[in-house]
Amino acid sequence: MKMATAKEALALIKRGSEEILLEEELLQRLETGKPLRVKAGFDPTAPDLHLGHTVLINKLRQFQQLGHEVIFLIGDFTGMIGDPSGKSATRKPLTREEVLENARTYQDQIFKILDPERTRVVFNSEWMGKLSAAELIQLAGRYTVARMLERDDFHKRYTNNQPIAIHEFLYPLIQGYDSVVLKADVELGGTDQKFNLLVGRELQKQMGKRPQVVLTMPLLEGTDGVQKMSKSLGNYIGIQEPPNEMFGKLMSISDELMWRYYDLLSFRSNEEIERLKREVAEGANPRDAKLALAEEIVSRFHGPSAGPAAREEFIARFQKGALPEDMSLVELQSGADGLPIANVLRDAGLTPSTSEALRMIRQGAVRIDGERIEATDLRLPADSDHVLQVGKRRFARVRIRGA
RNA sequence: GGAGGGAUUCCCGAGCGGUCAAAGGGGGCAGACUGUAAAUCUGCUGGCUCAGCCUUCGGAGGUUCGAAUCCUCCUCCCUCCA
Repeated sequence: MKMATAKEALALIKRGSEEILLEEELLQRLETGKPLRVKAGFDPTAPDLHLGHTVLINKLRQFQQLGHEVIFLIGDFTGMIGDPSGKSATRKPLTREEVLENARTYQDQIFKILDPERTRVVFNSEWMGKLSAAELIQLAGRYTVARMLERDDFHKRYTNNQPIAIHEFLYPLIQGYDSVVLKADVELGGTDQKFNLLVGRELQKQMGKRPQVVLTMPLLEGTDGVQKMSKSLGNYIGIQEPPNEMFGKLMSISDELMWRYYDLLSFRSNEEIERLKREVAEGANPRDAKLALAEEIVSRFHGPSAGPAAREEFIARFQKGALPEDMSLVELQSGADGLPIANVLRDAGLTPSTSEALRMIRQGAVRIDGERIEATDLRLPADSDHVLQVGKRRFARVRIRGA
């Protein structure tokens, strides 16, 4: 990539970001022309990255393209202590092997976006594991309870009389200490990380280091368009999901959300996105813009030909009503009198239970070989093949074998 | 250390001896409408060999013909006092 001037670089970095503290400092450092150390921390437990995580990773990629060094920090030490958000119960500690395994999975996933040559993967157990109790106490002495309670979620919990465990206060401190050890120039995080990132800046100052610049990125809303994307809310699009599924989920987001996704996920230039917005405002079908977005994202994670293929499949299936090509085939064993339909639906994985299967039938959601069925007591005869469908998206090919 | 309050189906939250598989809301799923949109409307939302049966209301016992509801012990959480 061509050398950008510091101003150009700053403009690029600013795009899509929520806040930069302090922007002037970042500009100054960019002007030195030296590669910056850009740090971002990740939890060691959830190697299932979704598009929400990639907002941040995309930004890291941009830094790399500008010639800077990315430090991908896996918080294995912090992860062993427990969860900082407090809601969930203390998680069981991960073993060394699990951490390494997760780290490998991370790398498989992030290197679809990041350049491995310019990425340093580190674990904070590396230095935290060596820290003595005395040193930890000293670290804890650098912050006051009042300062800690400035953090929004701590503050809320405190005023609502909800418990806050002591070790939760250590979490921001350790994260900040990581920045000290790594001599980070910039740390990236979601807007919910702002407090923690600023603790890092503060600690660096206190310890006589140059304080890091803090860059926050907005949190991406999930497919529901309201809450932030997360696995536990079930509103996520995982980057390892099969192409067709990923494509389908992207197509089902609202038009409004689509633009949000364009802003935060697309690699298209601002001009191009503006042009699309203008065209839709002038009457173009937003669906076509959504198709283009879905194609771009699918190609990013599944290879250049995967996007167009998923698009074709999508159009064939939903606009022309064709059956999907990659239906799973399930073979079931039956007696001479065949199998009840509800059991077949369950065993083919189309419904979680026979009760649910019966409900689906009553609601008119079940088709056999394209024909909607109503009878809940239907049996599929032995030695027959069928295409079963539940709702619009669940399909399976089933073969009933006689005894 | 003392005194109270609480734990209900995926989540929140009613129920306070039978009519409770358990109100209401959220979420989810399905149908209609569409651009597989979104919004809206309607229905469903423990399991099974499904017009019947079985298992659920923090855990273990007990009272009763019958318990989510009453009693005992235990676990966890919250509030107030010290």
